[in-house]
Amino acid sequence: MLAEGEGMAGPSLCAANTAASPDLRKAPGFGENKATQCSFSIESILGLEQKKDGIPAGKPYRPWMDACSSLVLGDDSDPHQQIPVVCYENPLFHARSDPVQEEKVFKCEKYFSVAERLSFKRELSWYRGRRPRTAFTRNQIEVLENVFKMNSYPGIDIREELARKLELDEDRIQIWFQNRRAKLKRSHRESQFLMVKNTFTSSLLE
Amino acid sequence: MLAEGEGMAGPSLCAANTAASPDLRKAPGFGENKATQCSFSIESILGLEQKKDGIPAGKPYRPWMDACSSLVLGDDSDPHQQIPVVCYENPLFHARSDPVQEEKVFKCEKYFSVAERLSFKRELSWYRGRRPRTAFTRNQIEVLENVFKMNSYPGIDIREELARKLELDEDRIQIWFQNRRAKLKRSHRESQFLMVKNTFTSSLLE
DNA sequence: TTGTAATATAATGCA
DNA sequence: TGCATTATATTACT
Repeated sequence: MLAEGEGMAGPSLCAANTAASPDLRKAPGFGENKATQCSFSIESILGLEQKKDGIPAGKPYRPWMDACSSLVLGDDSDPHQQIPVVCYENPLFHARSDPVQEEKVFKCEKYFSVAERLSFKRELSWYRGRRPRTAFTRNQIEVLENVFKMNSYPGIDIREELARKLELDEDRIQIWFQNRRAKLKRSHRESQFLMVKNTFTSSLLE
Repeated sequence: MLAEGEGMAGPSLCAANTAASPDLRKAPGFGENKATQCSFSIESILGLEQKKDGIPAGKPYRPWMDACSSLVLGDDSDPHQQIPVVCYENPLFHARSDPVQEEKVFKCEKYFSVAERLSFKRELSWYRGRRPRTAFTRNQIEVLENVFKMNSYPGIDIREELARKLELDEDRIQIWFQNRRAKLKRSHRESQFLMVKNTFTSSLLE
């Protein structure tokens, strides 16, 4: 039933990047003394001017949701339904501009059990439309690893070929290689760190 | 990410593979060593070529490396020295710190495919040092987004002002707007694609 | 809990 | 500048 998409990879929208910034509110008064030379002032922008209706800017392409999305979204009369809706817009700035929503979400948090929250979270991610995690077979992994050993940057041609042979989307393969490279890098960083540390400590022992 | 777009065939990828230019840099003033070589040498790919008149063969400007470069990279004028040091993340360079291995690499030169050479190139810029990813604060993003809504092509003056107010490099801001425009475009493309597709499928159901 | 697929986006290089 | 591609940081699922 779930029509698997053809060529496109549809990420984008809806950033979850917020956790990256440790210090919010760091920048102090932005709205002080500003002689602006432009047609608009940064203060006015910062002064929380009205939302410009916020074009949703387009939903991400989620072919794997095609069959169910409208069904699921309309189906649920649960009051929390609105949560995911909010999340279709960029939390980084739409969420803030609606204190009421924010408040509501916050209140919800303390009245629900961990399990319930977890379930919400899951639903949320469904609404948001994360691609179901692909489970590679052992064989697929093996082939990919072998190719990776020889070439960690396979071009589109190789990826297509792999896709055909392994019966996977080319997209999955691309992502796999991306993650694989990241993993390699991570492990090298770690061993390097260990080496340096060992050198350091042993030099201390002399 | 991938986002191959609706093109699907991704011809540009292939193009990129074949269009690999021997010259990695275009830093102003470094164009003189056009060695008129028909193809790239591994040396040039690896950045090992001799420099003329003491000018670095065209190093990208990497101010963020200043603090550590001498420590981590060693003297830039000895390319053989800088390589192993940065191998903390690069598998290829472990091998290359060994002269014997290196020799082998040179011998293999003619056997490298374009794709492989490209990959070297990538590794090169990698060990040369990529700017650490900037993590914008929530506030910074908010401001940037607001400005973007009004003007997605801010001129240098606005960018400078933003830079001052947000305590960011003007460069970062420039890049941010570039990426933001790309994101907008992408989302437009995607929603358009979705629309077309939906129209198509619903017309099938009649 | 860990490993990793998926996502979002900052940075890079070329045309 | 756009564009394609990459690295990187993070999220979330099994």
